[in-house]
Amino acid sequence: MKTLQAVRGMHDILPDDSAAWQWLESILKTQFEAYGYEEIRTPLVEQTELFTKAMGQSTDVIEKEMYALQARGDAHLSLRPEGTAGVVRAVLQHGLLNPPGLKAWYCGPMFRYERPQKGRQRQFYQAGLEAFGIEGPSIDAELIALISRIWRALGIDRHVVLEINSLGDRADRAQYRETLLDYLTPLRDQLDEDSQRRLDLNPLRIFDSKNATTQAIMLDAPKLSDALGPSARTHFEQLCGCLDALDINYTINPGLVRGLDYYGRTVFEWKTEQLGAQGTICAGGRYDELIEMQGGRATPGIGLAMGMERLLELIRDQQQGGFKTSPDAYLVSALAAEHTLAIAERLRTDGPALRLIADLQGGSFKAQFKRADRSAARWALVLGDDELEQGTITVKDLRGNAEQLTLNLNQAAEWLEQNRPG
RNA sequence: GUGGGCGUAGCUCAGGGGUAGAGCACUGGAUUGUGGCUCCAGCGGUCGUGGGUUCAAAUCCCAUCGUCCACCCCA
Repeated sequence: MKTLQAVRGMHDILPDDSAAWQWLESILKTQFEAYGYEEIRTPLVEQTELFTKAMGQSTDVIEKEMYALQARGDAHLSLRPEGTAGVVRAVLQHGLLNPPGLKAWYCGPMFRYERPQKGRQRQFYQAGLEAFGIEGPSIDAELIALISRIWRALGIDRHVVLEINSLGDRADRAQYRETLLDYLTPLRDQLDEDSQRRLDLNPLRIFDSKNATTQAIMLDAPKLSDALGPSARTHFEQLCGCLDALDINYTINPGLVRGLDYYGRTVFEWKTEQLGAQGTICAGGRYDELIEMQGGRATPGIGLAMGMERLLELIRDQQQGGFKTSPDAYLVSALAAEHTLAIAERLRTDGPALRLIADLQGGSFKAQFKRADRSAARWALVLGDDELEQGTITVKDLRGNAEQLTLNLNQAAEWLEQNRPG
């Protein structure tokens, strides 16, 4: 019989990997909540219109990468390609912006129909933060400080750099767009093919081009930073001041733009050299107009998202394994199943914190001990006719040279708990 | 969507028209109540899938699926 495979670009997280995931998730959750963010979980499926309105019709994510569903009835549904739109929808639907301050975090799978490559899959996990209702740059700085703290907790701060920029307000961008077009249109023929296409769609993105000639042209292009209005400029300068005061390293990248249309003012991105072409591990920015666009009362917002798989790949390079937790004890038994199970349950009741595996595969002691060893358990607990008769259990140290000892069953769980490693 | 590399045992890979291989892992034994080290034996693959060429295809050709890398895009 032919066995089926997972669909393209969607990967299983196997037991050997899940310990690292849990470790990462627990660090993120701890830090998010330490800063007052609360978890929000929204559906994987939303009305397609939510994403097209929020993210911009002409962005690639909308144009080419959405997973549209063939749903019953005439509803147009899509798998979510990012987290912010759904969070904003939920927040408005449930009136959570009244009063208008809210800090939320999320973590879950996102879907984009792209060609898979290193650091890019069709189903991937993002963890993200959204903070609503704070207009000043202090929240921008706090968010950046929080993420910097996370990099330190994960042990990857040496391998990531922070870039920031300001996209200005909507009017600034519209005006700058014209200025940029005036500069680029006469040079159109010298741009690479992709950038010529972007000239019509989203000229700001031409700054992202990897083509050498295009880059040279963009070097002399008018700068967005010169087009900022006084209000956006002050916001950005204050943010830089906060970051300096917090001793956070950053570089201002005037070419840093976002792929989603809802961003304005502050944008930022952490990159690494270690992951090949997909080097961005966390990115975000302000979306002060998004809530109003979605039909809510005008409320400033800022958010970011990080790619979990990319983070894990970075972490894997730093720490070799070490995430797995091993069981405390592995029960080896020659007794009938009802006795084995009864004694295992007894130990679990007496020692609620114990991690105990009972060997239910059976077979010779040799085979059971082999599995006990493979389980990485600290102790093997041995049950045979002698132990059953005397109401005892034999404890063998699998990770050291301690003498094998016999414990009364009444005290066994307590002894094991007290002698747990770590 | 474009270009290139790769799919052979659970894993890592060798083999490139003529009987399907190695190491590790796994199972059993040496050791009938004791794992790890050693030794011995064994299990395990319609060579990704479907077509084609050939007396003969894992091997050559075509298609397709998957995977990896880059472009693009982005977390």
